[in-house]
Amino acid sequence: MNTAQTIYQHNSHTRCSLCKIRSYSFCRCLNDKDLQIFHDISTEKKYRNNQNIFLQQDKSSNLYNITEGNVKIYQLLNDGRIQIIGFLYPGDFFGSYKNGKYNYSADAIGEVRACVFAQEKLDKYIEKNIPLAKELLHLTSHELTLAQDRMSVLGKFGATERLGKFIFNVSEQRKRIGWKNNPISLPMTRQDIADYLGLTIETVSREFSKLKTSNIIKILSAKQIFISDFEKLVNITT
Amino acid sequence: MNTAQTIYQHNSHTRCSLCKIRSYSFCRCLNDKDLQIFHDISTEKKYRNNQNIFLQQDKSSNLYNITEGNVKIYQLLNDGRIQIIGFLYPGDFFGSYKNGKYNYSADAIGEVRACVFAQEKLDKYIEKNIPLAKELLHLTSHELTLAQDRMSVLGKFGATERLGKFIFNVSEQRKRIGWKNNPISLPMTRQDIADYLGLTIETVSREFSKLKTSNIIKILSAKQIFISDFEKLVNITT
DNA sequence: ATCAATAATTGATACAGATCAATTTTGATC
DNA sequence: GATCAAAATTGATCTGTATCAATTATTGAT
Repeated sequence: MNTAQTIYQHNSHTRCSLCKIRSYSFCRCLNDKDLQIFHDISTEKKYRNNQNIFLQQDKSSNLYNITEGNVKIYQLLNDGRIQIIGFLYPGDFFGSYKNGKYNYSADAIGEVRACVFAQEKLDKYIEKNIPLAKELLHLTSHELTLAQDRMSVLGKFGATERLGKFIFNVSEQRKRIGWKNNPISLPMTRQDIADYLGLTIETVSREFSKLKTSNIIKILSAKQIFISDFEKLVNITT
Repeated sequence: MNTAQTIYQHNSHTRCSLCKIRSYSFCRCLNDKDLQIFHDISTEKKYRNNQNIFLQQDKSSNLYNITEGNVKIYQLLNDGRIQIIGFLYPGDFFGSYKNGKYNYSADAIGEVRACVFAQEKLDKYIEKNIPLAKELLHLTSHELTLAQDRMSVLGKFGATERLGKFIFNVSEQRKRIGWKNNPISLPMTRQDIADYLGLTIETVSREFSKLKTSNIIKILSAKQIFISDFEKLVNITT
């Protein structure tokens, strides 16, 4: 079922030290010596497009840190409805758990590489490394504020505001990890965007068209969006 | 403006050791000696009904732990719309770990008592107390899973499901802190419930009436709800 | 290059929940 | 207990988004 490929390297010391996204990742708080220990309690795995990384009902045991590609985390409701909790990018951390189970499922979007940690090993290691514990606390706390902001979007925003804010946020995220923030690529499908924003695919499509007609964005291709007018874009997000 | 009353006690050793909700609170991880230190870096404050505890735009500096009463945390959008992020109960922790601004505003619902910590003092103390750091990490992680669950409610649930789940959750929360879970008191107004569930007050009121007519609940008074049929209640929250 | 499958867009209609508008109920104060 | 303001309920209508349906674009396989 899970055919994720573990990546072995001849020199086990190189992976972490050569890692390009370390400065955006929670392991940035580690010094060289700690990084070596850290390296030894993790492995890097590779996932292909649409491959499942774990399911909500799986017994929780691993934590993941994306080094390459994108991941969607989502909850599947009883009747098949999907709520996408988040789209994750290189440097993002996922795998939160509750009562031994994951709180969501995770799928690769495109090709993905991720560092995988056994939960109990990381939890044990935290006891010896206070900066790491604090880093994880601040990171989780930050995730919580993002989740809270999303409540306002899902509870109070209209369709136009939701999509506008989504496009703006993706652009901001690109800036944060040092990529160009315009045009932006949207690796996920329109259906994924709809399931993320609490809308239907038709409404999302119509809102894209409206943004195009109002000259706020140019749709270079379905997955390549050029933002022509940042000011207007911000304005429609109230 | 903020007329919160600091509560002084003759014997400074008694507050924490006599605290009734400690076992539901993050300070449960402290031993007697640590509890004494902990006591010294916090004060207990009292707030009256509807009193503001802090505003989103305030410079963030304090963390709070409710010892008595209820608190609502909410985001106020530019045009006056409100999204209530959560209703908090005795033992719940709120504020922000990040320097700078709070991510939401907080108001007392009814009379409230809370332990107040300066953020930098707590952050410093964490370095000396790994169990506390781990407790806070697990607590924040748990908060995050609750926030993620709420995304599904706000993104995908209908009005009936939202109110049903809300009533059920309140009942569960009561059980968790050892109170009777039926009938339940709803200390917040209908408007608050609406702003929490992403609905209008009229829709919330109609849904209460529908639950009454379907013999799922009895409305003893606007703020006292008796759950007549837990099974049906769970069924409608699919 | 061609075809089939999948993804995205656009149009027509339906409906859940919002909005607007009265009542009715509750609870605090005298 | 009477009075009044605030909160909650109920009714009528409107509207934004979902749903249903068809068409067009895109992608991948041969």
